[in-house]
Amino acid sequence: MRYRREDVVARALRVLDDYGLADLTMRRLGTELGVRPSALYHHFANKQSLLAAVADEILDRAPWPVHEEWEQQVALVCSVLRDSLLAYRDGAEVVASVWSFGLGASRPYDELLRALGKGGLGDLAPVAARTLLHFVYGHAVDEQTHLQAAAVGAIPDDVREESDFETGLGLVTAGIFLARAVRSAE
Amino acid sequence: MRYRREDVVARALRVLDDYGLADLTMRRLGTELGVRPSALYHHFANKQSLLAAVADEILDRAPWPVHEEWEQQVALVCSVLRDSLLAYRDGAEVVASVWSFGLGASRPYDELLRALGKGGLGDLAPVAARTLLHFVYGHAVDEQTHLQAAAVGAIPDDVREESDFETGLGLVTAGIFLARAVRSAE
DNA sequence: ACCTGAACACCGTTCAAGT
DNA sequence: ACCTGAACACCGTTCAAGT
Repeated sequence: MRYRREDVVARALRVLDDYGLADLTMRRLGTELGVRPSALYHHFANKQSLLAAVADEILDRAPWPVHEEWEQQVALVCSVLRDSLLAYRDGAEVVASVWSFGLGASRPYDELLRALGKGGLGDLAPVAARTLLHFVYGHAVDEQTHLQAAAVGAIPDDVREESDFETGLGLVTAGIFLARAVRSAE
Repeated sequence: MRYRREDVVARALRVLDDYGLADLTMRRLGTELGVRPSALYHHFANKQSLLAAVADEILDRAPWPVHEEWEQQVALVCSVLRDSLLAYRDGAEVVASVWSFGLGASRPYDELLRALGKGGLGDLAPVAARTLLHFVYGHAVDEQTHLQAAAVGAIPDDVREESDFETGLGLVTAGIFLARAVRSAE
């Protein structure tokens, strides 16, 4: 009945996926592990750190792409990220907030930065990367929220036809690719 | 000592701005009004409804622009929205989550939809509007979070040079304007 | 190193009852 | 219509003490 940090993270991710973020409490997780809530503070300084580890675990399991044309690499990273977020209940919200608070979840940013750097975006790369992340996180949180609301029946199961993710992503990447073309023409 | 719904909303907005979202609790708000927490449930069904009203109040106070070229109108709506979110502590998070949960805060979406419709975006308008909102909300939440963290001293007061909001917005709008041009050329 | 026991200072929400 | 009083079922976190 003794756990290591990684055991706790794995269990937390299961609780998240099974019951949602609202039910991922220190007390609930303790119960799930057969341990007092205070025991968790031996492994994590606080709940935020736990959530940061959960976010990183989600991202570590993602099949990050390689060896592509940089434009495709950018789009692929975004798609892989989205799929990873949607693979766990409330995954988008957890990862987005950990990243926003600067507590971790930096892998997607790094991936985008590399791809954009390869494309010669120069000092525009950081803004472009963050803009892409804002879109992906925002879209994924929205989609996951509505899926959840529809599942509970709180909302008329709207058939937002087959996800407009690719369309929206296309708009953002078009702007970025255009900026690069303009920049290299100067 | 008797309040109407709007009095409660106004006070809630003040508590939010003065102490932040984490301290905007039903109990705290009750104390602030000199009233038991249970009294608030006469005015609002639950805390989410209260927050929805607060979000709408923030947006109602915004100076929504009119009479511009549609491209400028789109950019202006985004800038006005951003300023409104940053005008109150944790304003971005409150408005973004209310909108995401479908409980209100729909004014910005309506404004963008109208401007984009004027521009002839056709059935691309809804995706474009949501994409813009994802950017604005994501960027504002980020900025507000980092401002807060820097104020508390939790983070090295990073001088993210004069906000890259306009640059990022430029990337997204460029993609949208390009899509419209391509579409009208077909 | 990892956990228990017990406490502290909170939450949102409900509901009968008051004026 | 608006509020009180009292309760229910929870939170995150700390800390001395155990093994």
